[in-house]
Amino acid sequence: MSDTRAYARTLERLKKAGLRPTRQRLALGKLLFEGGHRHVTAEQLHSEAAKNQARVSLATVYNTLHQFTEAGLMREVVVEAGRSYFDTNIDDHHHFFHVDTGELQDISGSDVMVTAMPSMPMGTALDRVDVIIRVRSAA
Amino acid sequence: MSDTRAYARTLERLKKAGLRPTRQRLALGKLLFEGGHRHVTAEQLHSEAAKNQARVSLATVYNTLHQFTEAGLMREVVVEAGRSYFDTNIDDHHHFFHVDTGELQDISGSDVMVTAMPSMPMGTALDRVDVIIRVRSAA
DNA sequence: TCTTTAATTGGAAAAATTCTAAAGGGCTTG
DNA sequence: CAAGCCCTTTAGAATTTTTCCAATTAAAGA
Repeated sequence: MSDTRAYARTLERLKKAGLRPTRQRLALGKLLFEGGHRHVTAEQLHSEAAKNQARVSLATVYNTLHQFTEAGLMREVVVEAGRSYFDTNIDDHHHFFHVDTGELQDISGSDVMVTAMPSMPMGTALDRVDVIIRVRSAA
Repeated sequence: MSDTRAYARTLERLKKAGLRPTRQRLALGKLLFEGGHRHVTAEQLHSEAAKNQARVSLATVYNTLHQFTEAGLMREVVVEAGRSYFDTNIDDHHHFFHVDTGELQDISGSDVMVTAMPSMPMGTALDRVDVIIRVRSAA
């Protein structure tokens, strides 16, 4: 896919989400939404941007990831103390988390079924159910 | 319950776990395991210890929480970017997480059922399944 | 195009956690 | 019960992760 077309797609995406198509967002969006789904940390995305000649500060990477998340373009997945992953897959799904390697792996929503949901606490409404299956390297 | 008995219980717990019963561990253990189950952050426990005339450095609180967790006396629960909770309830159970308040609330293991488990990725073994039900304040 | 207005950016600061090297304290052995 | 081994604690600094806010930049209207 040509660079121009990649940017055009990202541009479209940003417009739909009501986000200004700035240079930084276009660059990060291109990295995130090109090719298949991804699990990235802010730090990873930041250094990846640097490698691609895109000068973007780490703070902007955080801002952008949060804005994309708020706009429903991504999901935030928290599995480890002091580290957030951002997932470009926004379909209903869950995760394997490799305790030893820190890797995340998607589990299609249909492969996990949560039954017997308890009732919500008073005055609250359901936001989302996260299932994280922690695995470690077999002995 | 008398202080003496409280310490005796914690002492027993530490011995079983193979942890030296130091002054600091006894003080923190007493705070953690007295009364009902608790969800605490390192910072919370640290200031609580200070209020109870127990001089314990923040680094030691972190060390102790991790040691207790490794010894199976507690569980670490990660729900928010940049913050870890430690849970004194080690029974099979899951959590409600209040997105707005940051509060955690236990769900008994029998109230949530995860079925249709996918097979583990190659070369991995199951460690644990975490279910976090995110709720927000009702409109 | 120019101006106004509001969103965006990134350096700096804050918050959370870990590291380090020196001092302290349990526990075993003699 | 003293000596010594070695695990623990500690304070401070370093590191890592995340957020704040003043300067900048983009969008909209004239």
